[in-house]
Amino acid sequence: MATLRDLAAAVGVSVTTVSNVLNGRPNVGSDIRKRVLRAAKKLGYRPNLAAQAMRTGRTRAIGLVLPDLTNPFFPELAQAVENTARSAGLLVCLIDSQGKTEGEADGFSLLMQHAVDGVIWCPLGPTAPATLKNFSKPVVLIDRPRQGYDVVQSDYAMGGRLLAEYAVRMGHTSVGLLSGPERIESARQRRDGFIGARPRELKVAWEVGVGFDGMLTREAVAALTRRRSATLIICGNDLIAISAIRCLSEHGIRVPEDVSITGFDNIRWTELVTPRLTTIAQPIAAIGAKAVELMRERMSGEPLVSRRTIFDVALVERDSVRRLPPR
Amino acid sequence: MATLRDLAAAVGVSVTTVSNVLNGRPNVGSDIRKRVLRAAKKLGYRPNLAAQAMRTGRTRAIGLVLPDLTNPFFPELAQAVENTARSAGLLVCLIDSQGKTEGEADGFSLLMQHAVDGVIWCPLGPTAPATLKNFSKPVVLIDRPRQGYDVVQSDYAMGGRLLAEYAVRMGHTSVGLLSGPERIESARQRRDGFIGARPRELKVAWEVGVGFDGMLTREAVAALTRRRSATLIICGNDLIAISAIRCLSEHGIRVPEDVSITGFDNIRWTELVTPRLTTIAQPIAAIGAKAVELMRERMSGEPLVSRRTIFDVALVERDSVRRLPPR
DNA sequence: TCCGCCAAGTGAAACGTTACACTACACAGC
DNA sequence: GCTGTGTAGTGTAACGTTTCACTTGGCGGA
Repeated sequence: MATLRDLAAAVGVSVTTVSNVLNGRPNVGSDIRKRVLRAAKKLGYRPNLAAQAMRTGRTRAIGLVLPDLTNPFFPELAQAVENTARSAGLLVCLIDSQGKTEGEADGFSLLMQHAVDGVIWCPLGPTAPATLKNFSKPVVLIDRPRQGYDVVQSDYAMGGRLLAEYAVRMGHTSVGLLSGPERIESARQRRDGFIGARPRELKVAWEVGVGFDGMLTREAVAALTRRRSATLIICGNDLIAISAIRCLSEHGIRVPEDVSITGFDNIRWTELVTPRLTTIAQPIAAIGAKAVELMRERMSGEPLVSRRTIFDVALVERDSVRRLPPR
Repeated sequence: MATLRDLAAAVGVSVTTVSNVLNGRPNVGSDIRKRVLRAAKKLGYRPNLAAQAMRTGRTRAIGLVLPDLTNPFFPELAQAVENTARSAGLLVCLIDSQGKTEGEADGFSLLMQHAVDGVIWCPLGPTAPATLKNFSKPVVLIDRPRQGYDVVQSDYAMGGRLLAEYAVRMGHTSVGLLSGPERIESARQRRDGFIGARPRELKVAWEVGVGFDGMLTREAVAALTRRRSATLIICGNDLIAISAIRCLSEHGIRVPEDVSITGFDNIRWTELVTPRLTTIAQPIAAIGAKAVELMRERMSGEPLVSRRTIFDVALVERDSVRRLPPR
């Protein structure tokens, strides 16, 4: 691989001058500038990132720390993050903690050792790994806000409102809640958004919390199959909703004929399952792209106040909710 | 961050000695060794990877180049790769080409610039990016073999055999094929495995090729809905199968009552859709782990012949295939 | 006693960049 | 003719590691 020194020798100038040209610094005559650029192209010069990193402390790589690629929300996100990062010349280093806090901690320490320039992070729970304390690079949060950090997420209160309105519009008066985990901020926001926006006449017959991974607890199965008064089940995300449909169908309960269901996220699978899932769409790709954008601003030393970017969500009506006849 | 020099000063030995201790080299007395280790722990020393990379040319990072995270096969794979890599102290740098060859090329050049120690790659098509020519680090292929490279994949011939046997066992005599893309080696292997293993009395009524992403072409939809003689549809992967089920159900054709369907891969969704999908299971996580293992062997300069690791597959019988009454 | 050998440890030069302090020269202003 | 200023370009010291060649002292063998 050609080095700065090679270029310098080829053109007949000093290494410093070559470096100055390549970094667009002033005080280089235009002919020399041209000759250096030509030589660089001809010799196929690519800066040695390791050397650069060592000198400057910047690596042009960012970390992406996710809880679980098995939940289809995250691959979609990762894809968006990787693609927009790459078009900005940034490499994305992936950590999948598989839902384990120590995985998250390991991941962060690996990323720190590699001196990534920043981390885009969807936190597992409320407690941050200890190693994060002495991580001086920018961190942008996805989906789950936390004091003192930039975050980009969707307007979950709006999602809750949309769901509540829709429920009454479709004639439902009693719902069951299959919420996401209590300890996850965004799960609470979804739940509270709905609870708060719901008019008095819309009752919550029961509520049980499950993981975002869609694994149904015994309690959840019981709630689903006991056939209490709820005619509509509001799920914390699409994965939960789809698992619930599956569970119901195994117990001979039909959706939406016997009970209606909604999801949240609008992952691709909502269109592929039967019945197609009515859900709240969040702009996953836009969220990923925005996170990279915020990251880049931070990396170039932008504003020091923490910012939150909130995207609108929308109701996507499909086949999993039945309109109830007026009584 | 503490450096070797700091440690040397703290212990009162030379930098070289500290380096020797940390790299487990001989010719260091056991007391000095202990004192260095103690100091390293106390000062929280972590080697500066950039400096190390610059000296040695190794980065302790590997690339993972995938076609499309949106296909659930790949997140599962990525998760396995990342986790086993991390437990070997390797960082995984992700590239998602989104099915575009130029994305693949960009990705490789980014990885090369970052001097990753190797790449685990699931190639998009038969042609490799030009930049790959002068990539001197090890490459191990996943799922799609190619002359001169290590590869790890499943035994697709076996899968085809299993499918063929199963089809006749269930009384089917005429099948339709919704194969994966012709240009992808592993798609051909699946198809050819089935075609080759099938007994004479099992007819192929029709065949159409579609993308592994499950997007059904007009031609595919026509084949599915025209209700020709086929009683069983063999799909190139689960995503295609699930899309097909969806498409059929939109046209009022029931699975498995009217027509049966099989998938391939055994992604998690096969259990969540209705009907649950009968499919061929491949050990996705094991494939990912094995790829990392091969990579590590190559990185430490192991055998120079290219090796292929083939995993057995298994039939997973669920609800999407109907047993036909004997005529 | 001397030689040679081995283990334990050291010094310094690289790796490819960047950044600082410097020189050389031209030209304007007085 | 001198000083001051600005432009174009150079030399060199870092950054933190690894590695090669080297020194030192102790000890066994003849």
